[in-house]
Order: sequence, then C-alpha cells, then structure tokens
Amino acid sequence: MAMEWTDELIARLKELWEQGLSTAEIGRQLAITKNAVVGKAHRLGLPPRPSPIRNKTAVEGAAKPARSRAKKAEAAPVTAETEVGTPAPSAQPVEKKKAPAAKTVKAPAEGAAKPTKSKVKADKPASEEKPAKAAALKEDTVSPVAVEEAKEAEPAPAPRPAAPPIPQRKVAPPRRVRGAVERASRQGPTCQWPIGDPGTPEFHFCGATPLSGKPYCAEHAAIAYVKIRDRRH
DNA sequence: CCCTGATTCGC
DNA sequence: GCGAATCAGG
Repeated sequence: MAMEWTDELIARLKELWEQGLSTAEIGRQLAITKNAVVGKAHRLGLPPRPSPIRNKTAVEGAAKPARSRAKKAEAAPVTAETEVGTPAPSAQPVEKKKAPAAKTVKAPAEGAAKPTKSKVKADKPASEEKPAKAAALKEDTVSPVAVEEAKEAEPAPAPRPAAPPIPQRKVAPPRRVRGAVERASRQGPTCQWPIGDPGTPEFHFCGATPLSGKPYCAEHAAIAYVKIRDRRH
C-alpha cells in the first residue's frame, strides 16, 4: 500500500482544505507533499481553490500545445490522418473531457477565512537579532572585543532532527517561516550585547534598554566603544 | 527565486 | 488510487 488514506487522514484533509489552508501547508501538517494533497483533494472532489494559473482548458486550442507532460508518451501519433476534406465533427483526438461544473471559482464570497500569509498559529522561534556585527560600525572607535564577538557568531546549528513521523493533530509547522519572523515584534530596542557563546543554549543578548541611538545599554556601550588612541601619531 | 494550485500519467 | 513531475500564474 502506498499511502493509507485513512478516514481520519481524509477528514483532516477536508477540514484543513475547508479552512482554506494552502495545499503546501496542509501537506506539512499531514506530513505529505502538496502534490498528494492536491491529488487527493481532486479525487475527493473537494472544492477547487482559486488557482493562480489561468483557467485555461476552455481556452482555444489554436496556438496551444496540447501537450504537457505527455512529452514522452506523446510522439505525435495523433492519427492526423484526418480524412481529406472531412470536417470531422469531433474535435481533435486530444483530451476533451471536461466537467460541466463551474470551474472558475473566483471569490467564494465567504467572509470567513482569509488565510493569507499571516496565518501563523505557531509560535515563532524568536531568533534574536544578529550580534553586534554591523552595530558598532560608524563609531569612530570600536572595541576589538565586540568585533571578535561578532565574528565568532557562528550560524546556529539549526537543529533539524527530521520531522516526527506522526504529527499529531495540528502539529505546528516546523518549517521555515518565510520572512515573517524577521519583522516580528519591534516593540522596543534592547541591548544587543552578546552574552555567552553563540550556539550554546546559554547564549543570549543583554536585553537591557540601550542608549539612545546605540545598540547597547550604557554598561555595554562603555565596553563596545572604547576610544582608540588617536592613531595619527 | 519564492509562492500558489492544476494536470498528466507511470506506477 | 496515488502522487511525482510538470506546468503555469503571481
């Protein structure tokens, strides 16, 4: 058995589908691919979503290569032997089947779910700002300490112990949250002075209220911005 | 590029 | 029936 679409699985698929989640999102929650989701949804006859692509299929077949994925199988045995001068009432031997259903679903006019990108119920793995790196720029004097810290700031190991095989209901999407987190809360600035070794659980930033216009609090700014002796001799 | 959903067709 | 591969629009 390839994939056991259990009743529960199907039920969840339907539910999520009706909630308006994207196919990819549903797939994540069900630990399957979006293709599986879409495929199954269609087989189940679930209401189609406004597709991003055009509602062709009804468009003219004039300059439209009917081929799509049939590249391999295709090879042109179209039996193009259309009788000479025979206006065959039947169209091309290509596919013609088409559900009489109103395909063009535009706006379901449901004043309900508008799950766009802001549909994030999972807590964000609040990753702190980057270390002082660019912070201490411009300042005519920069503490070597700060520079070192910044340089040492290695990219977090990003623990990815593979997805749990059995995601319980509504498992939070462990996937990357595209650019959402970054612009998260911007309540107020906090001291960005790194404390501890980056990459360790203990690592964190000072977090105190920074000096106006500075990334560090008074205490750390004092360390960060050490005046370098006038180099010009 | 990323995202999205739709479709085809080998399995 | 299933879903990867592919397509195609934003």
